[in-house]
Amino acid sequence: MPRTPPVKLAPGDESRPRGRPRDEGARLAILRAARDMLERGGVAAVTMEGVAQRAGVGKPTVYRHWPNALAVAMAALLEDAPAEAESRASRGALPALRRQLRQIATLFATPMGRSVTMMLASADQETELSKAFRNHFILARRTDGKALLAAAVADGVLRADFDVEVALDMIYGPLFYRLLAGHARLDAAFTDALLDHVLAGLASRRARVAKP
Amino acid sequence: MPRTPPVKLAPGDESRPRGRPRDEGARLAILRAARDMLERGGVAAVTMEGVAQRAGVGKPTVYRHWPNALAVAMAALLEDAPAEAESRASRGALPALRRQLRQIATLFATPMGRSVTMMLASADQETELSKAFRNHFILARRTDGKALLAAAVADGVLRADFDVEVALDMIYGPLFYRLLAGHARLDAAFTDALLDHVLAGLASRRARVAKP
Amino acid sequence: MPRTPPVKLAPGDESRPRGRPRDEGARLAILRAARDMLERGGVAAVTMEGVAQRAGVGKPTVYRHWPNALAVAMAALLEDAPAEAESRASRGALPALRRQLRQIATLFATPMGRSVTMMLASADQETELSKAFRNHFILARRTDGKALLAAAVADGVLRADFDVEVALDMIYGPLFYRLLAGHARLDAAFTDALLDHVLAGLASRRARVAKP
Amino acid sequence: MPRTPPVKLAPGDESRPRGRPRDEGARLAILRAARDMLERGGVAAVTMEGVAQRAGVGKPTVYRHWPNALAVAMAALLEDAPAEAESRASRGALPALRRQLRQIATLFATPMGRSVTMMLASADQETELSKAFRNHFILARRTDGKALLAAAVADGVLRADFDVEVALDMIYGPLFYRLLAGHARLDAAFTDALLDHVLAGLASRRARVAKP
DNA sequence: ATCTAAGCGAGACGGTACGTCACGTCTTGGG
DNA sequence: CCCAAGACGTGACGTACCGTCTCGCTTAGAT
Repeated sequence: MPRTPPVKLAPGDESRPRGRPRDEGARLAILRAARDMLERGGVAAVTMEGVAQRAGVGKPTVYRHWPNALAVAMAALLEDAPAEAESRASRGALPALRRQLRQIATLFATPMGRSVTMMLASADQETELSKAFRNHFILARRTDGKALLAAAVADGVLRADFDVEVALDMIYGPLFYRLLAGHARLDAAFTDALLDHVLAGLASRRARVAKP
Repeated sequence: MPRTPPVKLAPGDESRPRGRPRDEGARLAILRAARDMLERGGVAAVTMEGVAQRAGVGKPTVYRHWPNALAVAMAALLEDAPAEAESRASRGALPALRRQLRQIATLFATPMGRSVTMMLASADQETELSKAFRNHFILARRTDGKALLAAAVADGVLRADFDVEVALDMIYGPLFYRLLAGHARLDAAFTDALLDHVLAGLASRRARVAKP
Repeated sequence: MPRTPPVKLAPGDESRPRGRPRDEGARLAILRAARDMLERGGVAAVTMEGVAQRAGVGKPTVYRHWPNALAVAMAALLEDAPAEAESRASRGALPALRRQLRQIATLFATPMGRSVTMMLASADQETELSKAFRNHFILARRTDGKALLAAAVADGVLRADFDVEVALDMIYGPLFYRLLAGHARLDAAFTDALLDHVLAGLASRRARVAKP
Repeated sequence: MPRTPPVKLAPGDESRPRGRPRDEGARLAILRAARDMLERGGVAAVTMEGVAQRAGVGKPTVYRHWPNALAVAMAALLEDAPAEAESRASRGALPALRRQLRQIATLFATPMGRSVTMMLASADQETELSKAFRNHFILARRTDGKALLAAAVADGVLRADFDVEVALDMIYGPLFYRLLAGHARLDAAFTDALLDHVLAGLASRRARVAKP
């Protein structure tokens, strides 16, 4: 069974596959259909059968690209979200971080937030696609944040003797926590307060953390 | 169709229900079966059909008690977990908090941790049972933690001018975050480091936070 | 299990049953409900559960009176149909027979005709109630017809050397046949033609059979 | 959902159906299983679930071919019964008719007779399959009988001025009548007597009807 | 005036079958 | 060798009734 993942391989090993090549149009139609079904109904609504029919595609074609419905859903979200990095903007690293958190909160407050969470909770841990998905929706943001924290340290705004990984967990973890537990709102006011509290423990003795 | 959840209501409205009363034995058999199936196979293994058969019970009986398989699984975990509160032990509130976090990490590192997370992610938001489940597995612990933080403040170990809710989010959120993202281990070393970092921002000027 | 049929037994063995007597109102309510459900939906619509609910009666009460849904349906029809005998009217036996056939055809052309047929086909052969039902809807009419034929013979309108049972089968059988096969209409024109053909073979040499 | 019945349509509209063709083996296995279950237990024993299991076939496959259990049972009987026409044998049409009636009586006296009757009584009137069933078990025989009557008329054994349809009803109707009412045996002696009585009214003036 | 047996409504119980949905695999003809 | 279409065996879904049972409450004849 070829069952090749859609991940582009190195150009060198393109062994000139014989027969009819995959139809890129089919792949896009599938992803589009999955995206639609995600929006109504959430993850549970993304079924192989429904996707195939709505995409005007045979079921085996879907299976040729992805092994199950969850994978299709994840691929659809991956394809769809551009993941624009938060560049270190005009007034320093920490305001940029603040903006990023607000942005994540806005995204996660939508139904799509719950979908993403559910996919993360459901996904097989070690699949290539699962890793890509986690990377895209969690680690990429986290990596951005890491860079921003490092910049703040370099600027002398934060002290240097803390565990960056733990600090990042303190910053991003509460977002998922509120999403799962639903005990309080997930909005900009919260992310601002959160960031203030986190940074309070990290501030260098020379500097106070600026609030916007 | 009453389809009453087994949740005890207020004692005042006990209007002596008519007809044959529910069979407590059936209820327990169902929950036991669900618990067994949860341990192998996780949430996906808990099917109404399988539970009914394994419990030696008719399918409609299961539906009389819970509306779907997820609810049965949640009820099984709820019934099963004792939720022993972490009492404020001999040497102060913060060591107790530290112990609680380690305990949660131990629990969440098991397959059951992923099951709980998946249930939280999947659950309908406003069901009575969903709320009970979230309350049991998240808020109860959080409430304990809140009391411990308050005690630490009263002892003068922590300062008083921080947002308790946000602090609690910073403490418990990262646990779920690591569980979902899987970017790093979820063990005692982590929870210790986490607590240190959180408390670093909350310590009163008079006291240093004790590390074990 | 007493499970006494509602059939009145001989007065002599009335052993003065102890305890609360059966509620005649419940019995009537059940039959009324069954009658209603028969009219919509036919025999298949008469379910024990539905009857009990619609009659405002407990299921065991229904089972106390009749052993299954078919029995209830049959009892409902039995109770309901008065089975007025066709008396030998003014102008002789054969016109009376002709009227009876028309009347039967009218009844059987309704949905109730199919219900009766289906009950006859489904009924356990040897139940007391089944016999009563068959007797009521088939044999009673047949007995009337037998008397009318005998009268016609006595009048000299029909000859005497034929098998009455076979003749009766020839008269009534085709009604059910058309009902089952549906190959042609079941109306007065048909019953008239049918009777003419039957009587053609039975006419005495002296008399011609009168047509209306 | 095409849910096409297996009835062959006109050859012109064979638009070469796309997709995997129906598995003839599955169809036969289903019908065989249904036939087995009919023999024990009668119509009520033919359940979709049982048929599927016994045929080693998925339930949806059964539903793809037939919409309900009754239809499967009818199809099974249809497939199974050869419906050999009673040819006009050596000694004339009326002896052949007599033989046909005896044969039908023999068939109907078995449990299968009651099954057929019950199916006829239960069937939706206007389904394609219902019509085919009625045609096979009733009208085909009736058509044979019609030809035999016509032959007898041509031979001058019967007179020509009677209503053939009514005569046929008189011949076949009583069989179903006795089956439903159960008031008398359904055997060769009866069918012989019946035929004699019917033909007595139809005999031409020149000829007497021969008895075997 | 109780006692007590049976009927009453309600409704839960273990079952069986229903008819549907989606799964993941396969087998067609055609490009 | 891919494509669409769609049938296949599997298995779970949630529902409808089945016929039995256990409740607490009449009801009314027997004590």
